[in-house]
Formats: sequence, structure tokens, C-alpha cells
Amino acid sequence: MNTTPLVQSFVAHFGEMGSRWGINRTVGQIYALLFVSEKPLNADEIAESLSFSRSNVSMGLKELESWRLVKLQHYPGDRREYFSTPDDVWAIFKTLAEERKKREVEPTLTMLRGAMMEKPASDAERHAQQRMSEMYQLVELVTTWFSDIQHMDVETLQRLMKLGSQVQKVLQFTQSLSKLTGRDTDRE
Amino acid sequence: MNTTPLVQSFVAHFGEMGSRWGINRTVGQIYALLFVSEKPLNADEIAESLSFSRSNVSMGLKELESWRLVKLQHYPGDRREYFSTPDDVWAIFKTLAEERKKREVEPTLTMLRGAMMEKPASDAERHAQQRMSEMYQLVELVTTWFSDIQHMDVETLQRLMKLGSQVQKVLQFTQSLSKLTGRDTDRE
DNA sequence: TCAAACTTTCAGAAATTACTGAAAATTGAG
DNA sequence: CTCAATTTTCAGTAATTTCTGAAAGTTTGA
Repeated sequence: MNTTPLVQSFVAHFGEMGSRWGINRTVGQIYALLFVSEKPLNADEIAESLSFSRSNVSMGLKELESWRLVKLQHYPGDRREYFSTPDDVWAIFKTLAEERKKREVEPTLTMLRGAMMEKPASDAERHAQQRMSEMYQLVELVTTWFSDIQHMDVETLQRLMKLGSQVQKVLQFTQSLSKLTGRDTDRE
Repeated sequence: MNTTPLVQSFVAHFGEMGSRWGINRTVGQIYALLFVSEKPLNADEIAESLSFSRSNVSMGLKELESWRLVKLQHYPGDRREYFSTPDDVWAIFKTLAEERKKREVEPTLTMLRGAMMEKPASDAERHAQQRMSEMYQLVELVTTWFSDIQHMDVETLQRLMKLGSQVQKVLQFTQSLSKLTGRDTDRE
């Protein structure tokens, strides 16, 4: 496997970023390599390209599978497993967001809910609960919204994106409109 | 410093989550403690509460300062520095998003721009550049949109949030409206 | 059922990251 | 300016995470 300097710098960048993220260097690099590869790669090809041990690649792929970020396929007459990333970048983004939500956001919300249920034993606890509740509301707000977006198709999304800061104007407009029509656009 | 079990579990959770994030356990715990604390704390109080060495707290606070997540204040007649987190959770969220963008997104975009400028030397490179360009567009789209949201005030934001999945409907509605009025709501 | 082809597991080694205590630097009151 | 209070730095150690090679496990075709 010959990797060109172009691909190499991309792969290296993902390695560095990966470790700044929760993901480790190896995993980041494997992902980057698969992302730009023209065709699916098997574990040995990956190991050779990145100069990792075969077992390290196996671990990395397992991790990527747990994130649902790689596709696995077979070729007739070849028993090896070939890996690739999904083509649609938006789909990749959605998967990533979903997975992070499950791993990072949900446990936090659960913990906060638990803490908020406790009877406060002091002024300090009352204050702590108040703060936790503020955090809870924000996180819920953001994730709800995020999941709404997640269910949009690419075209709608791109239109919404292009709309950009006008979202605010649109919002104000629909609100004043709802007063006229009497139909509330607000969920409350 | 006596920390109640309620606060302790909150702090512990942030420690664990912190390491799953890019931030280390110590930093996560210090932040959590400050977040729920009724009043600003000095470094010694933090060190005692969390049983960290004084120097570790110093490092952690420095890191939090670099993320602009803590406020520093002084009390008359007391030379020690007292730390707290901003009150407004939305402001905290914005700061965090801004900082992550600067540290993680910008460098990636720069790298991608660079790679995309290169003259492709092969079919494989052409394909790699195509993929990078797809990634670039997605990241730009999401960050542009994010920064639009960042500039909204809390009230508008909360209305938008409550609107939720109806955003899609609103969007479709405004689009059909623009055909009637001839005024394009689209930036393109 | 066997054996070759391939993948996974795992204990220990290597590398990285976090933490501490001691010492240096800074700060501000007198 | 001096000195005590406070904070920061940093070299060394501890803890954690990553990576490897060897061995065990699995799959499939003959």
C-alpha cells in the first residue's frame, strides 16, 4: 500500500485530532485512511499503510465498528474482511452525533435527574440542585433540537443551512403570523 | 470544605466524562465543583475538597482559564484568588463551542483547504480530494450555522428550540411564501 | 474432519499523560 | 525595599493508555 503525501497529511491530522477528541490516534488514522480510500481495505492493507501491528488494527476496527462508523464487506473468492466508510458525509455526521449522545449526553442527563430528585439537606444543596437543573434544561434543549435536525433529509437540511442567520427572522415572522391566524406554531 | 454526597456524585461524574472528552479528570472535577458552588472558591479550598495537590489544582485552573470557563475575583483584604463559573449556562455553552471550534474545527478546515489546493497526482489522489471536499463542505455548513445560532439571544433561541421539528415545516412554508411574494429568503 | 486462511484476544512492554512535592517566582502590604 | 503570603513551575514518579507479538479462536473449502 502506497500512501501519497496528500493522504498522509490527512491521516496524520486525524491521528492528532483523534487524541484531542475521545478517540485514540490509531483509530483516528484508520478512519481517515478508509474515508479517503477509493476502495474498501482489508486489515492487512491498513496495517501496512499505517505501519501498525495487525492486532492494533483489529482493535481499532472493533472500536470503529462500535461507533458504527465503518461498513464491512466481502468479495467473492476472498475470505478477508474489507472495510470502508459510508459515502454520505451527512449520514456519517448523524451517526457520530447519535453515538456521542448515547455515550456522553444520556448518562449525564440520568445522573442529573437522579441528583435533582434528592431532598436538599442544606442551602448549599438547594443551590447545587438549582444549578444542575439549569444545566439539565440546556442540555435537553440542545439535544432535542439536535435530534430534530437529525431526522431531516439532506435537501431540507441544506436549505435550512443556507438560510442561516435568517432563521431568526423567519422565526419572528412566523410568530407574528400565528397571532393573526390564531394557529400556534409553538409547542408549549 | 465539606462536600455533600449530592455534590460528590456530580463532581465524580464530571471527572469520568471529562476523560471521555478531551479534558482530564482533574479539570472536569474542578469545573463541576465550581459550577455548583454557592460562592467562589480559592485554590486551597478546591484542593482540600477534591483531595488534589495544590499544584495540580493550579494546573487545572490554568487549563480552565485557557478555555475561558472560569471567572477570577478578589475579596478586599484577602490576597488569594477566588474562582467561579459564569452564571448563565447558555453563555457557558457558547464559550465552550467557540473554544472547541477554534481548537478543533479551524485547524481541520485549514488542513483540508491546503490538501484541496494540491494538484492531484493520480486517480487515488483525485478521489481523496473529492472526499476531503465533501467533508469540508459539511464542516463549514455546520459551523456557519452554529455561529449563527451563537449570536442569538437566549429568548430567541429558546423560542427556536421549542419550535423544534416544526423548523422544517416553517422552512417549507417560507419557501412557498417566497414564491408568492417574489422575495427570496434563501442566501444563495 | 482437517488444515489453511484469517481474525481476535491478551499479557506484558512501551509510550504517554497525570500528579506530586519542593523550589522558584510573583505579588502586595507595610 | 523587605518579607510573608500566595501562585506557578518543573523534574521526577505514578498511573493510565496504547501497542505488540504470540497464542488461541474461528471460518470455510476440500
